[in-house]
Amino acid sequence: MNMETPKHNFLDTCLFFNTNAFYRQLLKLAEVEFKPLKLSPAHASLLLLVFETPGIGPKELSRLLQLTPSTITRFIDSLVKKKLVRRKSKGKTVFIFPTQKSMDMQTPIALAYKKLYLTYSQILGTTKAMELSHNIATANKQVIETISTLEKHETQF
Amino acid sequence: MNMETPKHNFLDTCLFFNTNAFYRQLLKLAEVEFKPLKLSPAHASLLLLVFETPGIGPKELSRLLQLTPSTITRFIDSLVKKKLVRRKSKGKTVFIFPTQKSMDMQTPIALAYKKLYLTYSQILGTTKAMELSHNIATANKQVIETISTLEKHETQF
DNA sequence: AAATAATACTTGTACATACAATATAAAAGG
DNA sequence: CCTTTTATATTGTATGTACAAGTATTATTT
Repeated sequence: MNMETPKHNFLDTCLFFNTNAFYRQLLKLAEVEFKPLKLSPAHASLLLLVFETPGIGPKELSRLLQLTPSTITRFIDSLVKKKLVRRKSKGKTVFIFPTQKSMDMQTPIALAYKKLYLTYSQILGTTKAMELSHNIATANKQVIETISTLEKHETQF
Repeated sequence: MNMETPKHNFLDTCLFFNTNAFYRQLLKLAEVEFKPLKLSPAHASLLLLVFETPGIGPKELSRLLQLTPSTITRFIDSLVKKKLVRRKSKGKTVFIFPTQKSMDMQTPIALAYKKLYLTYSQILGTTKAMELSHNIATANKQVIETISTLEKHETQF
């Protein structure tokens, strides 16, 4: 008999903690799909954006992926090393292009994303999964809005 | 006039992506509160568990924080170095105790957590924040359940 | 046109986190 | 009691991500 009391700690109700924990679980699911491609999910999503808009720049990637420019640089470095993208600079701006090698992977990558979607849709139910995703995205926008407002005011001194 | 079309990409609807992005925003909010204490939010939550149960072991911390044992070891290493916890081993098991230094920080840490809670409650609305946290926690449990089932079956060969 | 500011990207560094491998101790089976 | 298995914790190593500082280029002001 399992007498474990549902030891309720402050973490259970903490949005920050729950989000972090949930993210790491989803990461596991994602890694299952992307491992055969030898890509991390994050790198894969950058690649998809590059396929969508060849010549896209780091700044735009940063905006779309909601990652800092330095992180984008690191991702691109890594993808360049694997010969999956090419950098082309013109003055201070940089353009990122897919290579033949990565274009050959375009379909498998899209498929892995779709499989990930199907996986968590099956676990959570399609509707619930969509709702949750939407609610999280909305909350995210609210937080971003707040933070950027704070930053603006801070800068005034 | 801002003519930017709401360039809708596949990321907007991806639960994994949204969760990751949201987590990183919440992390920023959390860091604001914990920075004055020179603690990361993750280390702080480990400390709170140690206050709650002095002598708690890494395995239990791993379970409660949903982090791998190796990560727990690393956290403890770091807290030991800062003289915020003490390790006491008995055979193969390890017990973690707070130090005077960390006990002096107990109230400030709890307060930082509460302030974080208030911050995001204010941004999202108390009810919405609670609901979201709950929905994420529930989804998380479902994913964990699925993954652990998969692992069990895998191991049978 | 020279000086200054703003922009775009990169680099150095640091932290959270995980996996695989290892060490050690405890438990179970013969 | 010895051997094998299992459980616990740590270490080596790698990745994702960020911040602060640096570099180089373009824009603005004087």
